Amino acid sequence: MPGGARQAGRSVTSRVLAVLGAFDAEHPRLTLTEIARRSGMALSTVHRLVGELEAWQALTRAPDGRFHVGLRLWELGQLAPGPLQQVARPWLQELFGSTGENVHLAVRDGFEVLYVDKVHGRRAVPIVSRVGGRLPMHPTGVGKALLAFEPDRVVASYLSRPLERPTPHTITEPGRLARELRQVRERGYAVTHEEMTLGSCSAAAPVLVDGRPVAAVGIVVSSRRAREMQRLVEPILVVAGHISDAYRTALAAPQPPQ
Amino acid sequence: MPGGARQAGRSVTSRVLAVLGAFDAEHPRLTLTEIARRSGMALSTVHRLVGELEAWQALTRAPDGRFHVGLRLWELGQLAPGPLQQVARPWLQELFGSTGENVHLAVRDGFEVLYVDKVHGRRAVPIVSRVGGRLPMHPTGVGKALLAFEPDRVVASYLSRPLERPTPHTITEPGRLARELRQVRERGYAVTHEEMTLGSCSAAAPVLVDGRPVAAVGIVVSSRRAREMQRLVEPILVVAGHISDAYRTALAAPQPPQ
DNA sequence: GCGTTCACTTCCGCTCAGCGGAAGTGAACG
DNA sequence: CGTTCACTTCCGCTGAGCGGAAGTGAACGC
Repeated sequence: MPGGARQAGRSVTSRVLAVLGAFDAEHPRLTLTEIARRSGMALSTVHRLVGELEAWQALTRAPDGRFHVGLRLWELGQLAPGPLQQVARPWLQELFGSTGENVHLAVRDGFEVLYVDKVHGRRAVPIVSRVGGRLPMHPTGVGKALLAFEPDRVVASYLSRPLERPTPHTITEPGRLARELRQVRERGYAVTHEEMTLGSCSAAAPVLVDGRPVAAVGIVVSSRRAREMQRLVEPILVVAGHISDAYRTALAAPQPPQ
Repeated sequence: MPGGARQAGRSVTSRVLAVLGAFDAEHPRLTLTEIARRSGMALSTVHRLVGELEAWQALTRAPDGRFHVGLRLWELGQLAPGPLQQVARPWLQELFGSTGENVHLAVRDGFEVLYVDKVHGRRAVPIVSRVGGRLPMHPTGVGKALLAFEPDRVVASYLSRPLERPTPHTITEPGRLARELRQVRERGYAVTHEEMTLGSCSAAAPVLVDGRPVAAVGIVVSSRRAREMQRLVEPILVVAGHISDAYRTALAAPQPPQ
């Protein structure tokens, strides 16, 4: 019965997006059959959609036959973050230069941190953040720094959900985490001790604009060097303050005409 | 006549992509009506498509009612460039650190350079490249560095097309440009003198893998400081060589299992 | 307060673009 | 040579999609 068994009520747009959604950090390269399986669609449907996406360069087919996200989407994505990354980058560079440590910048998206930039050198580091990647808030320095300065209802909402436990050191009891967040707020910066990854500690400070946390700057170091963390706090705070100023200025600037 | 006047032979996928294609660096924020106009579709069609794209966070609606590219596309885009940016970034940092100049990395895409990374400080510089942006090859340092090492048929093809002339100094005569590219190839690096932007000069070197130019590293300085360019060439060449090695190593590494 | 303009937002009859099972193709393997 | 795998192509059927038209809400000027 050709033409039968149509999946009810599903738009083409949602299907196109499901194809794109099949790709993630764990699955950056996929065969047609894998895309079909991951998106839950018939192979021939996927074949049609992927053909058009490839023509537009949203997806690119490598010589081995696998598809990956194409440059066109990367270009388009560069329009997304607004001025934050641009204004923060030079300060991240300075923090990298003055501390010698790898530096990252994250924002809150829902109940996760989303890493929007990273300045790193050639030294191997125990850093699990990936630009464009997401991690939970409560075990990460930047996550704590962001969460601590959110309104109480956001914090309460976050604490009302089950908290995952990446390591045995992760703080998952709501009461204890709430106390931790209050301390972060009082101090102005956050630290973690093997809460996200065994062998890693971090320090982070929020980028505040009008008292609201719009981003956080963080540094991750190996636990073997945990005692060095205290010297990192001040430079992090200084840079976070500079980014706040620069971002506030950028937000207040007149929008480009169009 | 409801249901009439359907635009013939146009797929939904192509329409979705046309909506996304309406956004560019000059038009990063658009109203629904502007998207409709730029994509050449009826307002109600665009309304439907944009609704779904917004739900998926491919587009985000700002408080002023305008749409911009959403974080989800930015995240997806981070999967695109492969290892090049990752392996190059630390070396770009070093070049920035050792020269004090802003540094960018570009690849060839068709007959344009596409900027894939940039390391910049707080000093204002006459640099027109934007990460995710495109420029013509012949008036840019990185463009020349890339083009000079392409096979002859690519060079011939590039030279057979009309060459734009951003400044009076731009080399647009095919013969003259061909000679310039031969010199670039012999020297191993490229320079420009106010060919892309009045007031700006650049130096750039290709990142070669198996003799093929996979990227180029460049620095742009103000023409007032053009005499300093000669001191920049050696560090650029060194870094380009390091990136070549690192990228070759990354390409040769076993692919992550999936 | 009223009329006008602008930017959507909703509605719905009509139809063709899209679906997906089935058949076909090509490459690799034993 | 047969089997398996990963597509690629085909085509009858139908409901998702189209877009003009109508409706809504906000802003503005008189």
